[in-house]
Amino acid sequence: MTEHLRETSQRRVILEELGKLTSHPTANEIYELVRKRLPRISLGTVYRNLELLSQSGLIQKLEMAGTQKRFDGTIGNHYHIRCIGCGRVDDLRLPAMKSIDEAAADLSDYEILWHKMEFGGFCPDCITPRSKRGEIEILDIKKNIIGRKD
Amino acid sequence: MTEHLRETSQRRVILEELGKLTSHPTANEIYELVRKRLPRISLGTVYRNLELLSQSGLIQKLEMAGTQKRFDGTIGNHYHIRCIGCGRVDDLRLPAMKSIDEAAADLSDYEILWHKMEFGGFCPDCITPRSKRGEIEILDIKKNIIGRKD
DNA sequence: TTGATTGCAAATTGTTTGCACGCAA
DNA sequence: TTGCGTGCAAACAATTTGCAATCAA
Repeated sequence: MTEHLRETSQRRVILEELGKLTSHPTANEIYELVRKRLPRISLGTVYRNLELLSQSGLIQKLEMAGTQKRFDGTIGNHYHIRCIGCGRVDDLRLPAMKSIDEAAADLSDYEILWHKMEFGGFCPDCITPRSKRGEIEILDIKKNIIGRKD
Repeated sequence: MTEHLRETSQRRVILEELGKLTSHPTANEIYELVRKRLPRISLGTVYRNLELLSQSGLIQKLEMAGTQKRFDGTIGNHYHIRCIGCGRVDDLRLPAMKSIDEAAADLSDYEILWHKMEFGGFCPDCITPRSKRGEIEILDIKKNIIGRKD
């Protein structure tokens, strides 16, 4: 496995930019940010580093709802909340509940190691404008309650 | 939006095959099953129907960890558990807790509509063989606790 | 009859990889 | 000096889409 990561400028700037954010950007968003400081960096390098950094525990890779992966500069157990309106993802300051794992273990034959939870709803910026647009958005909401959306 | 879905043989067979399973197949797995009965069906049709069916609430689209979407023939609130060993996904018979949404709402500015939860661990088939293989698997587990894996 | 649905193939999107060169240790 | 890391471009995998033909209502 990975021995030790070298400190390259690309790696450092990726970590720095990610550390500045409280949001959970996609690989491409990180690429755009880093590119302002290192114009010659490639998207492939960003992907490779995000993967390595999350493997070594320095950042967190989120692969919950939605098609794109997102990355989290802060590690540790916490839940996430995604805005149905604009797609942004925030941390939820609800501490992860280990007892849930035990409750789940009692109900299944699995050896349970972790759980993750994601909430969906409208962020402050999207609550008002959305609800004014009517019909179509209502359907979107229903879609999200019943099934899942994108 | 969708008025009413016509009953085509493709649609019906997709629903039937999905209804037979307790697992949560990927679009491609469904395609392979349906193809046995309708050899000329195309993968695109399967994708289009899974999307429409989940929008109309007849099935459920799962987009949690991992890169591929999976589909669930049974609707209603329940959680899922994914095997780290073989990737299979089962239902967990733990009823969805609405109170969690309220607890989360108190902690954020979001208007919260739903939450979903996924558990990770080893299924009965993977517990023993996995733990015997040692080292590499241990790293995999750590990876899953700290960050996330694939 | 007519618009929803299909099969097919091409296009998109997000991500990964091979390779030769460059640079941290 | 070594072999990890990089930029670049091509390859991939999953999913979506345009289009003309087909079929359910």
